[in-house]
Amino acid sequence: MTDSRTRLLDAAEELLWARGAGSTSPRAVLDLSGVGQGSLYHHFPTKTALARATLDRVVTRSLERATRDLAEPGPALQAVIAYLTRPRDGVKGCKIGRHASDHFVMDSEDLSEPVRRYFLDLHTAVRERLSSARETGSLPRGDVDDLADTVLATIQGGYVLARATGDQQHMDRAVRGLVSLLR
Amino acid sequence: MTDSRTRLLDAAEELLWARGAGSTSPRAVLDLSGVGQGSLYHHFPTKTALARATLDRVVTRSLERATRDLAEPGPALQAVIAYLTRPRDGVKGCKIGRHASDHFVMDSEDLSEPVRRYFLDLHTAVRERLSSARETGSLPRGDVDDLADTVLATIQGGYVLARATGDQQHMDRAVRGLVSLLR
DNA sequence: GTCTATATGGGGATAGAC
DNA sequence: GTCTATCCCCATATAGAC
Repeated sequence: MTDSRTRLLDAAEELLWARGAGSTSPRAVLDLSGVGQGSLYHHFPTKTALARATLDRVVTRSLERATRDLAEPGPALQAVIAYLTRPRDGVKGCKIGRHASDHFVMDSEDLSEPVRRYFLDLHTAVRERLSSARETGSLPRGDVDDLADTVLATIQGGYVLARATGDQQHMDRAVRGLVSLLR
Repeated sequence: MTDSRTRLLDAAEELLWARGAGSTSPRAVLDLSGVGQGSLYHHFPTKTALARATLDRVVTRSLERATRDLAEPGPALQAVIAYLTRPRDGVKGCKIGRHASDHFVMDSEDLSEPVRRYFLDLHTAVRERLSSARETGSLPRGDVDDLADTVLATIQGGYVLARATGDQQHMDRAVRGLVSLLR
């Protein structure tokens, strides 16, 4: 059986994704993980400490996956488009971006740090690849720093639209629209 | 002096914007509005009723402003770009989009309805104007339904990036990148 | 319509035994 | 390391007087 610490992190990740950090009670994490009260406070002294460990794990994994996707061999613009069009469940939302409007996360220096780092690192990774595309002349127009944020914003905004309307279509359309402009 | 009901709505709007509905207590609304406990529950039977009235008011105002901006005389693409580049405080976030990740709002049929309506109506308004641009040949490429969501997603994603990084620049860049592709 | 007083439940821990 | 018991505070109202 998995150890308590890991089961706590797995449960917390699930709940932070579904309800956000502010609205997730330690009790809910206990119930979902099947771990006892004493264990939680043994491994994580506070709710904030648990949230921080959970965010660190998800940010690390997400950045690894994104940088891997963006480093795919082949034409640079093609790699960016592949990253952009990767299947995403818009209605469930972004495991990291959703915290941007959670005051429990953003009002804490400790908790907002991994969120900020995620987007800054992602911006750099996308911009690098767009720069390569620019060099080979395959990128239509616009500053690569600007376009990197347009790519990230389309994904994050796609999540917002899909969640707000309850309809994945709006995220798919947003991405398709940007791809048609990029090609 | 303004009547209690209006002062309650003004205070609630401010707090829902800054902290979201789930994290805003009736008590906080009382304190900010300066109104007494009895008054709140006289005008609004529950926290949900107060949130609904607040959302309705902000959605109505926002849609009025957006449709007015999008209906500006002159070239259609120019009106869409003007709407896209209108000054927005990214770090404060979108008064409506922020609720897409608030489970108190989205788990309630009553509260999610105005949020959904906002984005659906906005989508229609942007698409209409993009269709006009397409007819005059000023729109480069891509399906207008797709591009309408790309426009909305760039704005909403811009808010997410600005809040997550604490830096307005990321929102400005995202918008500028899209504008450079649209022209 | 507005006030103060009171009630109930859950959130976020702490204590101390095993 | 893990368990059960307990604690205090605040969120969300409800009651009834003025």
